Amino acid sequence: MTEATPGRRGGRQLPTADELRIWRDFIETTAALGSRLESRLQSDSSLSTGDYAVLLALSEAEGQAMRSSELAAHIGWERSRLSHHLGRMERRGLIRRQECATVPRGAEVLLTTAGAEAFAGATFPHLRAIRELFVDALTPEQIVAAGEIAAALRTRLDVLRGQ
Amino acid sequence: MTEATPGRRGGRQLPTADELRIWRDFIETTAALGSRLESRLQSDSSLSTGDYAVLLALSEAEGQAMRSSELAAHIGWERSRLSHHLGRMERRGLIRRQECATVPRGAEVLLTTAGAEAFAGATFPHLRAIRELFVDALTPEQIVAAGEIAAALRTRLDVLRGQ
DNA sequence: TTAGCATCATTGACACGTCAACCGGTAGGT
DNA sequence: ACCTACCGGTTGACGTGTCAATGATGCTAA
Repeated sequence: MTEATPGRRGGRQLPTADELRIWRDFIETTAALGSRLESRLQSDSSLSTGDYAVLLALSEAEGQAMRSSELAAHIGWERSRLSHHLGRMERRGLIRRQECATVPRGAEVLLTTAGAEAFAGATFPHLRAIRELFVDALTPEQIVAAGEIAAALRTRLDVLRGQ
Repeated sequence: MTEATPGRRGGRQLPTADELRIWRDFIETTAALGSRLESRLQSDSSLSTGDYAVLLALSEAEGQAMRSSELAAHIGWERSRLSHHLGRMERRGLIRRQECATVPRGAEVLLTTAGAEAFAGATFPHLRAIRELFVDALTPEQIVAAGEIAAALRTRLDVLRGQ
């Protein structure tokens, strides 16, 4: 197996033209899918996917409240991103923040009634949009394959963490 | 085939728990893949993927120049987004804008020398990152499947255009 | 002729994300 | 006691994206 017969996949530096075309289709289409879901959620409920992730986590939490850094870890956000987002959500009355009784320096994030209502109203249309735009677009085999592809990509991202 | 044996996929309103788990893995992982590529490109070349898309299109254009709305159509952006982005790229000296000689009201976008150099320096590391993070993460069969999944999702997005 | 009307592009307001700096408080080592 | 280092959280600056409104200019029909 030499350079002239590139059967070993590590022997190449760059993607082939076919691989590159698939890469572009894949990354652009998944990005477009994400923004379509975003805009469906927005028009159905005036929430962003970020709002939805926060409200989902708080809804499932005991007491419908979480410490800020727990919440950040739970939804996989940086603390700074969460802090900015909570500021915007607090202005819209979806959540409240108060000092944490148990942990010094801790901030407790509370779901408000308005936030719970907004989340309840958003859930059904959001799940329906996921079905229409993702589940119904693919065969059952493709859905399984999508899961495997996501797992493989995630593994690779973790292996090359920090690069 | 009844509600109790849901073989017809249109008979359901909402995704199953398995479908939902795959959806989340898929959309979050592809988003993370996109941001990793973005940050690799940024540290390798001080360009964003938006910059790269603009510079790629201009590099391949005759005379390394395009009309603004042609460029927007070519890379699939809204004109307003492109206008904002070109403003930032112009401040950094990557492109220039001038009135178009042939089309009234048209703006011609020109690649500058600095822009061409930045693009040339970014290409190799960017393609290498695509290989490392996407091509090398998947088996050849998975790459084909990814292409088919992207095509199916794109078709669905087009069918439901505007929703 | 001129009153609309579409088209090309820009602008402003705002939401969102990252990065780096910062603040206040606790804990450890000397 | 004091210095330092970390930890939880916030803030500011800036790049990026969308939407709606605004010029600026040509086309068309009363």
